[in-house]
Amino acid sequence: MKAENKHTKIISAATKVFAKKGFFTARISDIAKEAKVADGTIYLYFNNKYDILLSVFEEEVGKIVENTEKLLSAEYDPRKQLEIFASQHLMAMKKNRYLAEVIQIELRQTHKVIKEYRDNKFSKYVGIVAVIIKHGQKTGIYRPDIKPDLAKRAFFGALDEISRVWNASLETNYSVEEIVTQMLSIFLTGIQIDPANLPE
Amino acid sequence: MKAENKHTKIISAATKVFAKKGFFTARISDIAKEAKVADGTIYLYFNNKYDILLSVFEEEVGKIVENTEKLLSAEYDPRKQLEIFASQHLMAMKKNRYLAEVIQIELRQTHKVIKEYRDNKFSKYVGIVAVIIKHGQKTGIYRPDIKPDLAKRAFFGALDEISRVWNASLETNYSVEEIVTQMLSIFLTGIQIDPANLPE
Amino acid sequence: MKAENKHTKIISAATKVFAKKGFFTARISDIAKEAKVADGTIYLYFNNKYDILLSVFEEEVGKIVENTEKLLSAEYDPRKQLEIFASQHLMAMKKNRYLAEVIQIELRQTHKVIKEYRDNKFSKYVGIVAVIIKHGQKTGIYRPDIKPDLAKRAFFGALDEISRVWNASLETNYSVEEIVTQMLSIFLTGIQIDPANLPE
Amino acid sequence: MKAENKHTKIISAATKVFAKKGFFTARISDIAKEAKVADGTIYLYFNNKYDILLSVFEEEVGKIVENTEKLLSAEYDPRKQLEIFASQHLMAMKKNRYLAEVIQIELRQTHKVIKEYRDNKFSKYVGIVAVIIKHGQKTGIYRPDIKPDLAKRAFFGALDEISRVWNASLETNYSVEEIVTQMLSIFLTGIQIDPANLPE
DNA sequence: CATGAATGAGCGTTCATTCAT
DNA sequence: TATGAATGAACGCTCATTCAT
Repeated sequence: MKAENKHTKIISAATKVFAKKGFFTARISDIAKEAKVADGTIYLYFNNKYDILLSVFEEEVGKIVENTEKLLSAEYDPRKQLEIFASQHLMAMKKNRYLAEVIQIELRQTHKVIKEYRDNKFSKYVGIVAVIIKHGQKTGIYRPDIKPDLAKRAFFGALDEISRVWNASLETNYSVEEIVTQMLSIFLTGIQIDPANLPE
Repeated sequence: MKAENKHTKIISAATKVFAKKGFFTARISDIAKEAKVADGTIYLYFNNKYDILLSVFEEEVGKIVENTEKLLSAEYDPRKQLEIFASQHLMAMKKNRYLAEVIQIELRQTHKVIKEYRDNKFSKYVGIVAVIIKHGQKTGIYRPDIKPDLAKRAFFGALDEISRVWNASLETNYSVEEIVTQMLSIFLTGIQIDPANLPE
Repeated sequence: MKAENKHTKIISAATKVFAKKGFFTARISDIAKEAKVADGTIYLYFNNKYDILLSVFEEEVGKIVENTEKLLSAEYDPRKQLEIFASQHLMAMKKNRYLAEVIQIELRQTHKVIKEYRDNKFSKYVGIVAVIIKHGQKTGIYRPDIKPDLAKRAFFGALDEISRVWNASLETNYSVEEIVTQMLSIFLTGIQIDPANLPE
Repeated sequence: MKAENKHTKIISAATKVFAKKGFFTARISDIAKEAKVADGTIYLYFNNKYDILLSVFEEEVGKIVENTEKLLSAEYDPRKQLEIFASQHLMAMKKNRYLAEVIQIELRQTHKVIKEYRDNKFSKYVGIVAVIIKHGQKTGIYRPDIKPDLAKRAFFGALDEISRVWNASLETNYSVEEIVTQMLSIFLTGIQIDPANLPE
């Protein structure tokens, strides 16, 4: 219980500090201060600085993936599925803005450790979109000429960039619903076989 | 002329090294070695490490913006304009993969200096897309309910994510033309008023 | 009794760990693990890390000195006395190789605390040899021109170096008896007044 | 020239500091201060702390070995050879008391790196004594029942212990000549075939 | 007495920046 | 201009020691 608390405290402190200062600029002592523990305490729970970052992903991103997949499995309509993915992603990003920053900033790092993680776990997350699209193509709802590999990048990249700026500045004050509506009104129209014939 | 050469040599060496190792992991001595100059020489041309990064953007991104704007001003059709932006962006990313990495990776850094730059110059580049969309809405080609601020992020984010993976892995072997075609077939359909009535 | 046990357990665990890793490289947690007690428990019996080392000497070396002096007091012949010292020393070193390593390695440490100990207790041990030699000179068995202060160092140094390598490598497989025989055949011949006239 | 100077300055500063404080207690900043250079400068000449220690041996001990071997090759008499070894060793120890301390203290360290060095280079030095003894046995001067492997340890250990105390305290004020005379009067008598028949 | 989680001072090492040549 | 040796501030990590339980 005590240990659980401390582990969690450090994770969320690290998320906050990484988001604010970036991985390389963040000092271990910053995280320790934020978590209100001694510097050394951090090393009772994590092997090193990278391990903290990885743990942030492993735990926090893991939750999002899990959650999203559960919701998707209960929905058959590929249009609804795309909506679920978009709203889940944006809601998660909005809920924990620090985590959003960390994902968006650090995931781009070229560091070996991070790269490996990104290639394994994160592309699985983005892959969900490809699965949805293929499903929609089989169902005859999405255009067969759409390349799922490209479309998944386009859809995820769009969401990602929107939430990036969302957090960085206050330029846009759109709600999650507004964004989802706009995104789907563009993408669904764009990838559906014949919008005119499909009820909505 | 000699100095011009050295300045340029350092810029492209830095682009290469930043792309390979990331800004924080890159050492000044790495850049110096790559540029075949002494460490100290770099400080005759740049104030500090951040200044090098900024100069990379200033000069290299500057060229892209300039180029893109010139091409856009010669084209009235907002659909063609969107195509121009997409292909220009992707071509630039393909031409200089190192620069692409630098933009994609470092632009996310939360460093104060970088943030300022990003907020000033880079959002101007992304802003081009908003201008195109607004132009399309005035012309009656693009749907008036589309929010240019969101759509510009979506469009740019899609392009950016595609070219990110493009560089990182060899997962996708799509050509610039294929990508542009797919992107426009989705986005144009998505934001046009009535695709069926529009000639192409 | 329970406490006695624990004190002893820690002492012998420390002897083992110090021998294996050296004083500075050894961690308190290593000793604790070896002694199967908690880290904190060690501080119930010892003031600090140095105190453990000192206690190792105090107790273990103390036994050797005591033992040797008892045996020596029962023997009058200075030649036999030298033999007793040599065989006692080598046997002790062979019996507890860990202790041997600790004495040989750590005794050389220049740490203030250790130095003080060394200068007090250990030189007393080496001093036994000088006493033997002086006794032999008074008895008319050892050459009067031999300087006991030098000879004691030479004799002890020889024994020490032999047992050092003995422990470190397996270069020499000589038995204690062989070594004592060789040592005495050299030293006794070297310091006796006239070997030819002395019975053996 | 400049670099040579700095390398040498650091080596001798390190020798001094290691002798005073011991390898583990010595801080890099101590060495830097003693050498009147910045901490970082040390790393322009050495890879790490151990490398400094190794270099001290490599360079300083190397000189002694070289010197001793040169003198020995010019002398055929095994008795004179033993004298040369003893006086060379003691003179070197007296000349650079810091180096003497370092050799005596650090050589006992159980550290992997040091152990490797010790096993390679240092036993070669001690091996010189064995070579001398074997040579004396072949020549019919030294007793054939003497084990060179044991005798070399005894001789070196005796010298080593004498010079150890010599440096540590001021207990003995014997000159190099006195010590060599005493040592040889004991050892030569002890290992010679028949002292009575040998002129000297 | 015993525990082991928590502490935080301390140090080896790196690297952006300077400056004498 | 150009060099690259020298600088020293900064930081990740370790581990002896403490203390609440």
